[in-house]
Amino acid sequence: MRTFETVLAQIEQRIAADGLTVGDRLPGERQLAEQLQVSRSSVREALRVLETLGVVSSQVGRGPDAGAVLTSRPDGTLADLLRLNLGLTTMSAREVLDTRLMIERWSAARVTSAPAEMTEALAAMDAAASPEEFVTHDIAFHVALTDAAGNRLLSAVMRALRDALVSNAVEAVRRLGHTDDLQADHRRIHAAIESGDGAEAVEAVTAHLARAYENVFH
Amino acid sequence: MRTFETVLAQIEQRIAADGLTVGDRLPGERQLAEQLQVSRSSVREALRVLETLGVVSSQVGRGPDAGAVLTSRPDGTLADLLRLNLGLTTMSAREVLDTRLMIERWSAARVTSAPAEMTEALAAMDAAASPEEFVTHDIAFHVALTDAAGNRLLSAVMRALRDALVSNAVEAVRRLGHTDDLQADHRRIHAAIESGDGAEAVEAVTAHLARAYENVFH
DNA sequence: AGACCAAATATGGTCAGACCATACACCTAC
DNA sequence: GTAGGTGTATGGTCTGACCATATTTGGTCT
Repeated sequence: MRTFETVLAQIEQRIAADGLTVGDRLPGERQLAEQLQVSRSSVREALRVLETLGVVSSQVGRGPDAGAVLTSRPDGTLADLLRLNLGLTTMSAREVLDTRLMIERWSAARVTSAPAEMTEALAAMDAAASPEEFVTHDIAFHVALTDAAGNRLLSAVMRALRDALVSNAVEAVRRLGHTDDLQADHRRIHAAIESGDGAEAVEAVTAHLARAYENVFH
Repeated sequence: MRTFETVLAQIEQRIAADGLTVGDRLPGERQLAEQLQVSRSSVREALRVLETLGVVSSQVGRGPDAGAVLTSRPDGTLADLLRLNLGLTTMSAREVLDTRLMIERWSAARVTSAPAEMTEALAAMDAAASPEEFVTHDIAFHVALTDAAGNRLLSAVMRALRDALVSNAVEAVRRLGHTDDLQADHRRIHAAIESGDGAEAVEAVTAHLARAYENVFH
């Protein structure tokens, strides 16, 4: 096993053992190297891997207290990874939409009260001045719905899709020219969830995404 | 921008420009460093990132022709990433099963003929001598079903879950003591797909996984 | 006493050069 | 022609150095 891999394992183990959470800092590179009895190069390669994985993030300067800070970022990295592994090209719009429909139907059936993020996103969409702004809050609305369902795995996938969803949706909204129908859908979804009517919520989500399919594929 | 990040970009660009594909090799670390006018350390950090992303893989020795070889490996890396980002602990069995049920129902509804991998896995399960062996082919059966549905994103997620699924299932099979019921389920799923009966296939998958829920949560 | 600015310091980022174990290529001996 | 030894380039690791940056410190002026 290569040295930096053992360093990786020891850092992971240390994070778990010390109960470090987001915002906490690891020792500096030099200090880590001395503690683990390896060279700084090996520590750096391990940190680079952790950074790629979205676990830590390094900043220069940063006074004499510490180094890499624990981050939580299941978004960008996952998206990068999916993009790279799925043939280096963009995922097809149909793959993204199918996956999204599946996750959102599942979520809608399980969420029994709308989280604050959903309500806020709804208001933000009303106030939006541009398609970009509208769509940003649109997707936030749907991500919030998924988060509320409490499956972290599905939340991670949904967040990974965010960028792809936004670019698809912006184009569709531009073509559509207005957002009235979409907002009506959103209010219907929101109301169904608030009233705890799972079946109606699933139906509302399905209808909403059926509209999305139409807009994207026509 | 840090040096290794520009190296990263240049390597990616080079891969695209030269049309390199799986199996092709990059220049050696020293040669790359000289070509890009950076130190070998920076090249190594970039390669480490690419390795983490599952794009390349390095081997020592390997004669005087070249270094990192282009790989395609959507599995392990994604699983690592999900594990690390989902709180550094193992995902809950319920999250895994829920996700799996969702993906497999979706797939069963769309696949209209069983791929060779499914048929082979079925035979391999009959011949299996241990729970581990049985479960390995069991999961292969389900992964093959998902692959056949043609959504690369869902395939990637399913593969990422493979390890977790295997360990869950091995335990369950041990407790059960036999695999007759499971194989009957598999044959029902296989037959439904071969006959192109989507609704029956979904039903068969649902029944099969309901059994899995029982075994895991009781 | 308080506000402000400059030097000291520690950090991550990068570099250069060295050594090791390994795996392939080549060449020799049979 | 084959078997075995040797050479060589590779990735992996280490050491030690320098740089730019950001925080800390300590002094200076008000």
